Amino acid sequence: MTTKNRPPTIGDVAQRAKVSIATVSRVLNGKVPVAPDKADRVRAAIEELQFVPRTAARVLASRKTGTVGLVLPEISGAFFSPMLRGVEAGIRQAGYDFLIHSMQTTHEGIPHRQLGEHNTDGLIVFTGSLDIKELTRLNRINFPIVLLHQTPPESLNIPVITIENKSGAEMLVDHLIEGHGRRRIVYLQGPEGHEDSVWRERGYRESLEAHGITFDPELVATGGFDDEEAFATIQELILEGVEFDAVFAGDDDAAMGVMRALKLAGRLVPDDVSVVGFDDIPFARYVSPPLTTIHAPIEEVGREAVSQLMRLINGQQPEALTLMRTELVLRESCGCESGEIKPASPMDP
Amino acid sequence: MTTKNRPPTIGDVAQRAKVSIATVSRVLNGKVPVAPDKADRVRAAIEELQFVPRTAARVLASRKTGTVGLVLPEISGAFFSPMLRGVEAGIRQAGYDFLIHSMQTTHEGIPHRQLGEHNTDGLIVFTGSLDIKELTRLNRINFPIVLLHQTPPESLNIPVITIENKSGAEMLVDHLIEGHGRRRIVYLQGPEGHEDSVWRERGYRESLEAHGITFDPELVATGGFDDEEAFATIQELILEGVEFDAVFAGDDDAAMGVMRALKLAGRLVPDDVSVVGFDDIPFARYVSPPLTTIHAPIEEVGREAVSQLMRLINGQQPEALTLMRTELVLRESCGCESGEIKPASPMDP
DNA sequence: ACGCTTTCTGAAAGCGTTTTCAAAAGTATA
DNA sequence: TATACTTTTGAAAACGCTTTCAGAAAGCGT
Repeated sequence: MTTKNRPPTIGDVAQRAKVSIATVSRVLNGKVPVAPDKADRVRAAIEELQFVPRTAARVLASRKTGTVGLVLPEISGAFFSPMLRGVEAGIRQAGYDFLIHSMQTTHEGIPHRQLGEHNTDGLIVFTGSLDIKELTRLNRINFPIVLLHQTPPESLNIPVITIENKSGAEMLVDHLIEGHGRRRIVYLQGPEGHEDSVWRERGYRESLEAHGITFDPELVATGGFDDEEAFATIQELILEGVEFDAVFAGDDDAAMGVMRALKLAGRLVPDDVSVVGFDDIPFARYVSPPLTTIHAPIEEVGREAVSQLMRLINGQQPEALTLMRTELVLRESCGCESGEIKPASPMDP
Repeated sequence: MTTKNRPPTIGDVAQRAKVSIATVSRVLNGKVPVAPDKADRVRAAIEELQFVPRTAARVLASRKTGTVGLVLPEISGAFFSPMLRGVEAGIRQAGYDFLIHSMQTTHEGIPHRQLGEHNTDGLIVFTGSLDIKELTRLNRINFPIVLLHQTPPESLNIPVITIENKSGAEMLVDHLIEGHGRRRIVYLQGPEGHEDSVWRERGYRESLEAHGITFDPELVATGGFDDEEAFATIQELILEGVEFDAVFAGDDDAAMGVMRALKLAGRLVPDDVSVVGFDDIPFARYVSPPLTTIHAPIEEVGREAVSQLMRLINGQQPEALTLMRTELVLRESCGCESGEIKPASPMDP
């Protein structure tokens, strides 16, 4: 008996169980029946040897990676935690591994390995993280992909999971107008390439129009989905003397920056200016005043993305478009009153 | 010419460039010099064929996965976003892939593939996510691991990255006592097995002692690192008639729950009760009143963890213990005054 | 032009599984 | 008991790269 000190392989197990490696492989994968006595011997040998199959060898031989990739533009904000949570849970449940790439640091020089056909079985792609060219290439070779919060080019047939941005925005603006008589409502756009933002703006415009308010381009500015950027933008707006009585921030993070800028300028929220956000991140109800916003089922979007991706991977027909329901959450930053802080808004409707 | 329609392999490239596959491999990896003309031919062939090497094959042949794993107990709270961000950035910069596993869903039945020697080159393990047995096993085979916020058993020689929990807690409690004359300070423990919590409690006790205040077990309760749990605990404390004039919540998330419970009970913060947190998550300054807390360099902890792991992977001597500096951030929830909301507390000192 | 290094190169041997194929062993039917 | 299937099984061929080894080519001093 050679006392090689390297980790056991399937061959060692086979030898010990007195079967062929093919048989070991079969009990490992459980797809093909194996005689109970042999199967037991194999299992015992695996246990004794503490054998763990090498992933790489399996992947190479089976041409399946057992891995799902998530591609993000960046990891930041309160938004990503629930989303990751949803995706991770879904992937785990499906028995896959979870590889994550963020594009945030396009380090000079290091072009960094692409996630794609050769290292994953499918990709979940968040808006703004993969260019059309790569998307097209992957689609052409029929590689499973789902898009998050991004409509694909018409020519590509890629399932999309997103939320009701437009109607959410409409609810918000409707409420500002109808509930609080606001007329000059600033809209803060999200970051470039972030599709949520364009839908929200569309909802904003339609609501305006429905109430006979003419759209004023002066009232649309860029806020990013980021409190600092929103802060700066609102300061600038005030400096320029633009008049407004409400702000629809691109998302909740931006709304924070808006409120800070307003407070600094001595404008009272919601007395002088109503502020509303989007997403209903956990902290929205803790800020002062508590933020009126749209509840987005972020974690479920992640789960649903995995679910559709799995259909694709398993050759089933996926839903072309999954639109997750959003919901108006009235708190105080719009001008509504609320006796006390209510329990958390529903995460699992 | 056979028109096989499968993705090109290194052999196809070699054939096209009229060199051996060994040479292609060499230009791919760049470790061994190759004649410039051949190298150019190879690069051209790769480009034309759109060749991408199969990760699995490389891993199998080289016995290196090029992947780092992160093991977490769960993905939640405002804490994880910056941490993930730091880890991801570090791993990317080091040219590795990033596999993430969370233990949150120990789905019945699905024991789920372990992250370990066979699918990663090293592991970053967050407190509470791997049991001693597995840790010991991995350590015995000399597998690169760093621990986050958790001291390893003495027998194991595993590098640790953590933050100055104890001195941070001391600063906080010192301030509560010296700055605001508080004497009956509640301490809310974090979740079971979370080491940060025990250090914070130690700091709490030492500060008490240093000020001649006797420790009262009645004032220590469990709050989780979670606003709902903290909320419930504070409600209970009030119901039981426990008297206190300050609360040191386990972390900022818990502090939110504390403030909500207090508000609901009609206790004013900070007039009746001072509240302080720990971590300085981005929202800490936006809540009402703005939260006094300890700033923890979470993202840097993530980066540093990768950095130490890389030393281990590359056979260099790592730092046995990396203690990241924390800093007191005075806002209003303790009773301090602040004229206006200040810009973000420093994330990159 | 001749040895002696040094630098490049290709053939071939792995790396550790899965999977195909055909043979062996069982089972049910006649 | 023989025949025709149906299960189980093992041998061996992939899977697509890296790496070792030895030989070829090139550089260099004389």
